[in-house]
Order: sequence, then C-alpha cells, then structure tokens
Amino acid sequence: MTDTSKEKTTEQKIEDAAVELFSNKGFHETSMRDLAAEAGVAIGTIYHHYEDKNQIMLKMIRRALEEREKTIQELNESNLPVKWQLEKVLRMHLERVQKNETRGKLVLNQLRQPNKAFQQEFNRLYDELANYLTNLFQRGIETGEVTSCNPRVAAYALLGAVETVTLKAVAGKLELTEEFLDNGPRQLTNLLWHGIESSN
Amino acid sequence: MTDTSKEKTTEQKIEDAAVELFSNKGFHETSMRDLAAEAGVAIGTIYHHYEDKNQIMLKMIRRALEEREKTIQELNESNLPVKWQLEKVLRMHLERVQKNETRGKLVLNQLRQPNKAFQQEFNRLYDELANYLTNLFQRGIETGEVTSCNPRVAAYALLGAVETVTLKAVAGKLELTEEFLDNGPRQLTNLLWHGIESSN
Amino acid sequence: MTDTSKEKTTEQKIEDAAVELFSNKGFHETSMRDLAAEAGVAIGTIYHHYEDKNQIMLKMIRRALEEREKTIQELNESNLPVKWQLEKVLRMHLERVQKNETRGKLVLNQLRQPNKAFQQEFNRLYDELANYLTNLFQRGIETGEVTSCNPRVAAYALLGAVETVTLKAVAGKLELTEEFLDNGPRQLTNLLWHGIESSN
Amino acid sequence: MTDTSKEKTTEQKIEDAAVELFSNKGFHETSMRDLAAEAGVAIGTIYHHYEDKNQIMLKMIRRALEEREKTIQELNESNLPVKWQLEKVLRMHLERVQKNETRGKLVLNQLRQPNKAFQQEFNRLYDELANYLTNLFQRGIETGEVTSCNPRVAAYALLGAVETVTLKAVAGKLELTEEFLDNGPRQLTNLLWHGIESSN
DNA sequence: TATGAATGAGACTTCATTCAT
DNA sequence: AATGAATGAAGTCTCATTCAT
Repeated sequence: MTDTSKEKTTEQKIEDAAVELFSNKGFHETSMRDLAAEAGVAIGTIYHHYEDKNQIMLKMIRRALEEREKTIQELNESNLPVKWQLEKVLRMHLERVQKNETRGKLVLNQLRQPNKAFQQEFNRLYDELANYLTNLFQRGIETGEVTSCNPRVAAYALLGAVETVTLKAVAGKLELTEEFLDNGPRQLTNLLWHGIESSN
Repeated sequence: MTDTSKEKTTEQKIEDAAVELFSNKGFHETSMRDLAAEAGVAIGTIYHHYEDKNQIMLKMIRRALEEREKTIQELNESNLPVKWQLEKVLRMHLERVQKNETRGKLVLNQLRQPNKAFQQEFNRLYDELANYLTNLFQRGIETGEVTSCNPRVAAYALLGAVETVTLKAVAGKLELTEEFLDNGPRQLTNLLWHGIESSN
Repeated sequence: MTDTSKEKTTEQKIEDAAVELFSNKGFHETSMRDLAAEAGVAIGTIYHHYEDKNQIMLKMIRRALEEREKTIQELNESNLPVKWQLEKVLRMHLERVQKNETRGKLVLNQLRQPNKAFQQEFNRLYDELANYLTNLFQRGIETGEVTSCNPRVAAYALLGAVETVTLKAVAGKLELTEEFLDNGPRQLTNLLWHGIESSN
Repeated sequence: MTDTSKEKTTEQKIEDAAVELFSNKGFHETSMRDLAAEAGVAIGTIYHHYEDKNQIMLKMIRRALEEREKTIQELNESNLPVKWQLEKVLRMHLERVQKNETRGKLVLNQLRQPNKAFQQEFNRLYDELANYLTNLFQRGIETGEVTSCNPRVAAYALLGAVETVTLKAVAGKLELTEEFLDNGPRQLTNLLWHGIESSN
C-alpha cells in the first residue's frame, strides 16, 4: 500500500470525472450516478467529499478561476505598459486552456448560465477579471496609451472575444496550429490593439 | 366576444412565458408547471401546441435567429464596403436586443450549452452568422480593406465581443444610456475597426 | 348529397377504426386520438356516439357475441345429434372469423383480460357459450353419445382449443389453406370427437 | 439483526406484489404506485431493481416459462411414448399452477395480448412449447401412435384446451376437487387421447 | 472512509373527457 | 351533428440525497 504516486486519490478521481462530464454533457445532464460511474467510486463516497452536487461544480470553477486571479493580481501590481499586460493575460489564458482543455471548456460553458445557486460566486470571481481589465484600460486612457472609450465596454468586449475564440478552438471549429498557439497571443493582441483596419 | 385584439392567443401566452422564464431562470430550472402557471394555461394545453419541452426552446431560438438570418442574407448580397456592413450588423443586433431584451438574453444564454438535443440546430443557425462574417473579412482582406489575419478567428472574436457586451448590458452590468444605444454601433465599430490603440 | 351507399356513416367509420386498432394494438395502447385519426373524425364526434371509451369496446364485443348467441340459441332448441351440433358451432365460428378477421381477433384478445370494467358483461355473454356446450355434452352423456366426463371441463377445453387454433391462424402462425378453411370444421370435429389416438 | 430467514428480501417483496397485482388487476391497471404500496417499498426502490415496468412483467413471465422449458427439454430428449409424455406435460402444468396459482394466472392472462414490448420474448418462449408438442405429434404420426392430422394444429388445440381449463379453474369457474387435481391429468389425457366420443 | 440500497419529491408527458363554437 | 382547443388528474420515471453496514 505504499503510495507509488501512480494511483489517483479518491478526491482526484471524482474531480477528473466531474470536469470530464460537466464540460462535455453539461451540469444538469450529468447525474450523480454518471459521476460515480465515471470516477469508479460509489455514490456515497462522493458525498464524503462534497456537500452536494453544486459544491462539486463550485470547486471546479473556483480552482479554475483562482489560478487566474493570482496571475492577475500580480499583473495588476506591476506597472507594465497596458499593451504588454494585455498580451500576458492572453498568453496565460491560452496556456491554461491548452494545459487543461476540459476544465477550460467547463468554465467557459458556465459563463452564460443564469441564476444557478453557484452562479453568484462564479460571477463574483468573474467580475474580478472584468474589473482588472476595466482598470487597466482606464489607466491606459489616462496615460494616453489607449483610445478614448468606455473602458468597461472594452473590457467585456475583450473578454467575450477571447472566450469565444478559445471555446471554438477547443470545440474543434478552429484549426489551432502549433504556430497559432505560439504566436496567437501576440497576433490577437495586435488585432485587438490596432483593430482590423488595414494600415495600407 | 368582439375580438379587441387586446387578448393574447394561447400560443402567444405560452411563448411569452417561455421567453420570460427560460431567459431568467434557465431551461432546466423552469418546469412545465412553472411554464403553465406563468402562461396562465393548463399543462396539457402546452402539449397541445408543442411536442415537448425541447421544442419550445427550439422554436424560441429559431424565431430569434431566423430574423437575423434574413438580414444577413440581404447584406451578404449587397456589395457595401466591409466597415459599413459591420456597422449595419451591429446596429441590427443591438436593435433586436433592445426591442426584445428577454428573447435576446435567451439566445445569448444558449450559445455555450453543450450537447443538448436542440443544440445541433442552434449551432447550424449560429454558424451561418460566423460564416457570413468570415467571408466578409476574407473579401475585405482581398480588397485591402482589412488587415491580414485569420478571418475566421476575427469573426469569432467579433461575435464574442458583441455577445458579451450585449449580455452584460442586458444583465444590468453596463449602463447603456440612450446615447450609447444610439451611437453604440458606430462606436463599437470604430473600436473594433481601429483597435483600442490611441492614435495620438 | 344523395347517399350513394358508397360513403360510410360516421358511426361506421368509428366502429371500423375501433376494431382495427383495438385488435392490433390493444385497448390501452389505443388512444382516443388514434381512434379519431384512424376514423377520420374529430375526437368530439366520437363522444357524440359513445359515452366513453369503454362503451366502444363493449359495443364491439356485444356485436360479435350476439351474433354467435343467436345461432347458439337456435342450435340449442334444435335436437340435432351432439356431434352434428358440434360441427355446426365450429363451422359458424370459423366462418365468422374468416368474414371479419379483425373483429374475431378483437374478441379473442379480450378473453383473458382480468377485471376490466367491461369484462363483466363480456364474461356474461361468454358464459352463455360455455353453458350451451356444457349442456350439450351433458345431454350427450345422458344419451350415450358422449363418453363419461365432466361436461363443463370438456366445454372449456373445446372452447380453448378452438380459440387458440383460430387466433394462431389469424396471427399467421398457421397456414390456413383454402382447403383447411373448407374442411377444417369437420376435421377439427373429428379430432375432438375421436381424440388423437391412432385407430390403427 | 440475526437473519431468521423469515424476512423477505426487497426483490422478493416486489416480485410478490407484481404477481399478485398483475394477475388480478392486469398489467395496465396496476400503477407503479400500486405496486410500491403492495410491496411496501418506495417507488424509487422498484426502479433500483428493474429498469422499467415492462421488465418486471418480463421477469415474471421468464421465470414462469423457464421452469417449464427445462422440463420440456428433458422430456424431449427422453424417448417415452407420446401418450406418456402428454400425461407428464399435463401433470407438470397442473402442478405448477397449483403450487403458484397467481403466477400461473399471470402467464395465462398474457397469452393473448397483442403487440406489447415484452410480448415478443413471451412469444419466443411460448413457441418452444408449441414446437415441442408439434414435434411430439409429428413423431407420433410417424410411429403410428397418433392419428393422421396437422400436428401443429393439434398442438395449438391442446395448448388452448389446457390453458382455458386451467384458467377457468383458477378463476373459480370450475370446482377442482382434490380428486380432480390428482386424477385430472390422466383424465384429461384420456379425453384428448380418445376424444369425447363414447366407446359404447 | 467507502458502500450502494432505499427514499420520495418532483420532473415530463399522456390521455380520456369537456365544452364553446 | 361535428369540431378540436383546453383541461388536469394520473401515469412512468429520474435523481439528489440519506443511512445502516
């Protein structure tokens, strides 16, 4: 029984099953039975680790967002130029999704759900991202780096653009070549930064 | 019994209830009982008009998207400059949402749901939009109006940006003043067109 | 509008639909909607002709059995030899089923249903048949035409044998050649009469 | 908690309730609520043990017929004279019904139902019986034990006769004295074997 | 900690029946 | 007489959750 680091813990098995099923079938379409079967544990076991079904989702969301939160706080405290921060944020986002496609899909799927019990906390965490970007743009406007605009609108526009591109990529609607995944963040930054107008 | 055109048809009552509840509580969280109560009809009456619950959602989605499809086909056949078409599309979108906030919310909420029965048809309609924009940008690149970029990525980015801004506005996260709703499309077009870089 | 005797009356349409569906799908599996659709009339129309669904079945059953009852009463009052009466009854039965297969199936299907509302009356009518045969055999025993046996047991055995053969024939499990339908009654009578023992 | 072998298992409770209600009220007239109440368990519990309502009936049918199948296979492989096998089959049948009247009634009630989901498998099992008898008679004809006749017709006639007698007995229409139940099979065999003609 | 049988509220859906037209 | 939209009770089945082992 010496743990050889090969065997997953029960907790890990449940978490993996949840990410897999919630992101591919959806929260409601996944029953506790499905979850237990996918994880290879008994239903009762899941209830030893989570209070109820909502808490499972909540934990997945928290874990995914908290990682992002941390990076954002660091960036927020740096005084890097706006464009630079923007590229870093995009790069972080794409890397996260690349590293764990399924969890990324899970979070992105949740973004538009109304009114669920765990939606409140989810929105709280999500708003931090929006606030960070809003402030970033606000400061950019003040320093002249960014064109005059409603910074919150710009923030949501940016988030929406990135989310959608990512989701479609993960869903297989976009061929994300190696090259795109490497240069993508810079290209996307440029696109957003300079707009789609030809400079000719 | 003189029909004063004030009274809603049964079908209309059901439709209104569905839009109201699906967009505010979500599809799964809305039971047929809820729906019947909100519409002021018996449960059986709903089944007289719709085959099952999914078909109700499907009809709402179809109706919302088919209106958009028509406008897009017209634009597609016009030969207006890319930027102009872009502004027209945004204007159409905002007007639609303004005119029927709830239905707009309903559709936007559905964009990210995985795997439901009606998701297939929904995606088919949604892809037409994406294809239209992709072609628009592709032609723009060829005519030199648009900077060199992956036109499909740009299309999804644009869609995501607009969806998110709209959804947040409808959800009350953005104060959309009268002025914004009037000038919004032009401003948003400019933002997307020139990017957020200051021209100073 | 002069009735050209080609057009079925509404009542006839309903009756035909009922026989068709009840015998092929079963009573419970046939909804009033199915019935209305098959008959080509509105649901409400059916309720102008029948009090409720049970009454429709009841009427089918009554009609089928009353025809048989009449013949049996006549036979009962005749003083034909037992074997002769037996053959006549079998012939009548097979002819009836041949003439209206579906109605025959309907009745045979009902023979074994427990406890239904209309089962009571059905059984009353069915028992008349059993009683007739019981009396027939009883008299046969008294006159020495029939071997000593429990006449009621013999009656039920006969009924069961005939029903089952008929039902299987109608269901396609037996190839009932023209020849069998002609000579069947006599052969079956002989089989029952002399048993299956070889006379060699 | 010492299991005194007096307490029924949940499965057994459900099975007993199903046999009781299906045979007395009928399949359609028995709701899952009825079943749960009679068994003294929750509705959900039934679904823990059976996939759906049809599967419950199917299991009852299978159990009843599989016992019969086994005996028949043994007889089939024996080379006993036809008349002897016939008597043994009848004896087995009557004993089975005597031992578990209700289950017997259940099966007999199902014999005539059209088209239900579980009817297909039921018919498969039932046909084995018919085939066995058909072959038995066929061989009897070849060996000269049995009179020349369509052996399949004879098989169905026999089955029908026995079923109906049994069912009426169980339903209380026949007074089956101890004596009859003991000597019944021999008498019934004789009746079928020699026919009802008096040998005088 | 782990199990999985048991629970029962509540979901979706069907369907015989009514009634205004 | 004929229609069919409307009704709502009752049906089957699902599922998050509990609890004795």
